[in-house]
Amino acid sequence: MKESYHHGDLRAALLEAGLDHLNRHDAETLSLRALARSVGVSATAVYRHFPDKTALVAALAREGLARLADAQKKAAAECRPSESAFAATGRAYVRFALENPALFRLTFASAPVESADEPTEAARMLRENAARRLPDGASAGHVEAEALRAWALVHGIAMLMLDGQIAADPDLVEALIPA
Amino acid sequence: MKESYHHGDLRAALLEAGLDHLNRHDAETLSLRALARSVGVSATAVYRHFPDKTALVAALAREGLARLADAQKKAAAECRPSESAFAATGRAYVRFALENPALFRLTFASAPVESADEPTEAARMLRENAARRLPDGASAGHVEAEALRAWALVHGIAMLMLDGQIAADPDLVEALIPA
DNA sequence: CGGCAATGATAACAGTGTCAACATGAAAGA
DNA sequence: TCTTTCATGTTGACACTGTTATCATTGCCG
Repeated sequence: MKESYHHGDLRAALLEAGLDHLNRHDAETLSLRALARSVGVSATAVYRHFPDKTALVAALAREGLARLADAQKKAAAECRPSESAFAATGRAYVRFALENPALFRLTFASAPVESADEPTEAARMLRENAARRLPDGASAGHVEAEALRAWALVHGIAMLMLDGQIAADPDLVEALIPA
Repeated sequence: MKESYHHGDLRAALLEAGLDHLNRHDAETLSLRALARSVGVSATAVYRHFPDKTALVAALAREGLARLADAQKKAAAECRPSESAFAATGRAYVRFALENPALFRLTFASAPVESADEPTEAARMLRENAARRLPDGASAGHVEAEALRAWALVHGIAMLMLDGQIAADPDLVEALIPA
């Protein structure tokens, strides 16, 4: 298994190293050179796969978003019919943030989640659940507002906990996200 | 008005320059050297007033927090008795974030707001308003949870708008923060 | 007036993102 | 099979950053 001049799949290796870094350190200490070093490649090789640092960060953000969506979908699927799927996905959102603080931050500090034309799977689920909480025949505007409020609530809880403003306590998460 | 060797009040000048920078650019581009340059002083003079960059940033965060509290207090004072003071302070919170995006972010990304022993003025107001929304004799825990939910809601709205996840539209703010 | 502490300046170091120029090698065309 | 091409890596350099050690100036206090 000789070290060959060409890496094979440097792009994927860099992203993996980036995610690995975010598991243990925060996003500000993420350095292209360090990433390249950890993968065993020169600093500038990165530029064959990403135009600049923000592009690499954006790719990490996409991965973070995908993982968050996965966590939510899984939570909704595993939730017993006796409890609200809405609350379950909301709690999963906060739990993901607490378990992946750096990645979560980077995901949202980076780029808009929803490309305006094509709504995300997660966004669709969100609206459905919001509609279910309102009286039948609620206007689309009301549904949208309810959905955004729910999103903002869990996002705010996550952020305030990550920033140390309120205790990052799973029990508190339960208490704050109503069934 | 000769340029003297000693500056007079370099610390204040640096903070002012920092706030000025945050008015037009984001926090990642905030550089000690650039700040020093803009004030007309050598790069290392900063270290006579702040042990390191994070200390300067923390000072900026304190200022940001104070301004946010001011904006909220003013909003509560100017709010007509016909409308909820709670909603008014919440909307002021989001408005402040939209008007001072970089400062707002830095304020919360930096250090915990509330030193656990001594509750902030803003925190006290928050709890009062939360209690007013609950039936009389609600438990302290319920009041606390209601207060945190309200904070998280406005904080989430602010963050999602700053991150471009939802439209940074003042009308939407009105719609999302219930009276 | 003399000295001291506060406050400044210079020089240097390690580290960063990024560009230009050059090197390698895998795959495609002859 | 030989050759050429082009994606991929490398080296070297530049401007910038935070930070430290060392030296310079000066306002204030006795």
